[in-house]
Amino acid sequence: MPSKSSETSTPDAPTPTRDRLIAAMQGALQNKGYHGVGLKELLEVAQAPKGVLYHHFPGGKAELAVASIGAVVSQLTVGLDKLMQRNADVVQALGTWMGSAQKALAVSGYERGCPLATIALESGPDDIAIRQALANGFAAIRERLGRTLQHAGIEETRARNLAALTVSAYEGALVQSRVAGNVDAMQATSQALLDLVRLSLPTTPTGEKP
Amino acid sequence: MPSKSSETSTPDAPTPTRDRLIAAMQGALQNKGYHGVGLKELLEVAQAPKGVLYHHFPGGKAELAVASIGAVVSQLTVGLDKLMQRNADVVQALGTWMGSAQKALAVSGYERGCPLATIALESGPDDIAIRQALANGFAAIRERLGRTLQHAGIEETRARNLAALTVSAYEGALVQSRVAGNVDAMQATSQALLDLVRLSLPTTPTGEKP
DNA sequence: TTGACATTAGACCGACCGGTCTATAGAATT
DNA sequence: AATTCTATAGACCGGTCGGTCTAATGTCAA
Repeated sequence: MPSKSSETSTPDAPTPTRDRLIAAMQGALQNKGYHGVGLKELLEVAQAPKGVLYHHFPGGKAELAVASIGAVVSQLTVGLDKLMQRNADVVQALGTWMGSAQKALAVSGYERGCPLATIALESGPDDIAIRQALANGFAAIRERLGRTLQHAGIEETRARNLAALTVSAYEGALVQSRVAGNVDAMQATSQALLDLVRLSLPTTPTGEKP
Repeated sequence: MPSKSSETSTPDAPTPTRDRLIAAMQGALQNKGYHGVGLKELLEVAQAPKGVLYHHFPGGKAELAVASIGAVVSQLTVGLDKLMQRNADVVQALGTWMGSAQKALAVSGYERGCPLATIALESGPDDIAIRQALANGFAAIRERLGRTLQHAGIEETRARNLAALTVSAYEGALVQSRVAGNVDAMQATSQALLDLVRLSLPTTPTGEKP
């Protein structure tokens, strides 16, 4: 499943409609959630008529959401991978991660959070595909983080737990900072989280406070 | 602002309509979120006609949501207080807290999460009252937890950070476990969290694993 | 009894919801 | 040129949305 849609004629289309739709849904999930956006608004943002949506996504809104979730997860994992291979120090890498999420939230005027969490909480038991995509996404991110922590010398089970805590902290902190309109909760959360990761590393790199 | 509504004639009404409405909204926020429920469903659950909603909550759906948020926060803080004064050991208390949330989620078939997080992510910049209520609520819970941790002998700033991390972990873990349909993420998260709290306590109570 | 007030009850409204359908335009193949 | 297939375009649909409005029904104090 390529992300660049079908390649006809020109190898790189200017901005394929399909991708614009996905981007619009992505943005909407961050701002208002799945049930909070209507197709009308979605299509306005994507500059596309209604027919094109059901052409690319016969399953309608829900299928578009699934595709958007996939795109988000892909972006997240790729970003994490890059970040990890750029920073040798895991603590520093995680700090950068939380920090950039913080900045992104603040820059958007405390509107754009994590698109995954929103639709995760809105989803019902009938939204099977959506939940599956989300579960897979979260698992992939946890697994990525866990492996990195393991490479840093942390025992497997503990690394997995830490990875889960990291993702949880990330999502939970975004929720709190979003409604508060400031980064206090995010800062405090990441501070505490980084402390734990530091303590969990086999060799303490620098300062050791009691 | 009493929680038992106005007292006319009989001191304790059987189940005041107002409270039934709040409870219905509370449940809906857990299951489907603010935009995911319609007034129709809300009123069916509460067994109330439409007029009664706008009588008790002239501000309509949004005002009912604010009231529900208040009720949830009240329940949460009271529960936390009880839990903390029942358990001398903070770690044990937090473990019980996470554990009971886990159980509640599982019992509901992985449908009922935290009502606060859902509407927090759905809310827009215009939902001022809702955001205010949520921000106050989260702050109150953090403050409660932070004080307890401080009483356990943790330095103030660190206690505040830990409290923020705890709330974040709680919310974030619920998100992940909900879509996964299992408690794995919650268990891992709380495991890692409790480890950190244990490490942060001045005197290590029991076993000390590297 | 009468009036005032709180509460319950639901008909009704315009706007918008997600989704279907037919028509057209453009590119690729023959 | 004729055909085929993909993609764009938007009119149209029944249903539901949140919200308003007018009655009816208690339930008190006079």
